[in-house]
Amino acid sequence: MKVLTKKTDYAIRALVMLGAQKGSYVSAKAIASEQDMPYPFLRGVLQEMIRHDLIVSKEGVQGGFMLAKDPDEIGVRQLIEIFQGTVQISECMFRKQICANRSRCVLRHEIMRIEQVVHHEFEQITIGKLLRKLHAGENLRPA
Amino acid sequence: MKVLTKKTDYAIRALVMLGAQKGSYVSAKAIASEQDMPYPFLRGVLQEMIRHDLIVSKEGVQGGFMLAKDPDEIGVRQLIEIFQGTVQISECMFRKQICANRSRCVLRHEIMRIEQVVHHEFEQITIGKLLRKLHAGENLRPA
DNA sequence: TTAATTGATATCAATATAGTATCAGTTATA
DNA sequence: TATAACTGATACTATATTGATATCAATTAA
Repeated sequence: MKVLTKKTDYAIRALVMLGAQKGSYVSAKAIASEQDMPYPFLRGVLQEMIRHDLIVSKEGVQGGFMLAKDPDEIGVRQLIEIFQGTVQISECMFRKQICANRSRCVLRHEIMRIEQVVHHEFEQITIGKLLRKLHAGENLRPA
Repeated sequence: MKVLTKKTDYAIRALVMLGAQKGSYVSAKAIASEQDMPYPFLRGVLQEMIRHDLIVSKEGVQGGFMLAKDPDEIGVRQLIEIFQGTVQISECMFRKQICANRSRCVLRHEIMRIEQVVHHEFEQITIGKLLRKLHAGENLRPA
């Protein structure tokens, strides 16, 4: 069971790269080669992020992409929702006898509680947080 | 993004049913009709659970399935691992420049921490817990 | 003018998930 | 002891999702 698909994975890494080069446009080609992603696939991911106002683009020579908002305001949860749809445990577990009436289904509460926990955890990880951790990591040298 | 697939969903519901009828064999046919699951599909799910010693079976007339262990010892996490494979966030996020060396990758820690949280949450939900919640729920009547 | 770029969109391939079909073997019971 | 109700094993098909490619028009710095 893989929680993050390639699209979400590539999106996160692309955003981290854009965050690291704040203020200048970075081309899809540069991201793809540096991060070892299939170029046309990444293109699609980037366009999707434009549609969701996470990044902006500039066409033509010297063009590329740039973050559209503060890295701390881009959470992994949002990226998952964009590329993988809303996180849901299952459609409606426990039907029929066990759960004849949705509103009375006590088991549903348990499931929803976990959804909240998962949402919360993913929401906490932002591009900004990853950038800071990355930076701290770069300072760590093997002894 | 659906966290539980049909197989895991059906497995949980079948186990809850077996737990509710402790001590007697329940046939796949009975489970399928009561829980509205495709019969041959459920058969496969049940056989997989036999292989993992979660349930035992009895062939022939009056045969069926029965829990092989205490309901409190069967957790949803284990079921997810059986039917959906080990929960992992992504293969190895952040490769190349951003994560040239796996052991030094600080971002990886963040991801692994969430994996732990998710594992822990799913581990907490056992068939026994669901049975108790179900029972409490049945006592709740609309006013 | 041209090469480097993105915008838009159609299509394909690979994999995972969901579901079906078949037949042999076992067993309670009439 | 025949038979119907069962599971065991396994091969197969269908559908959905994920991953990836291809193409061409529009834009822009140099």
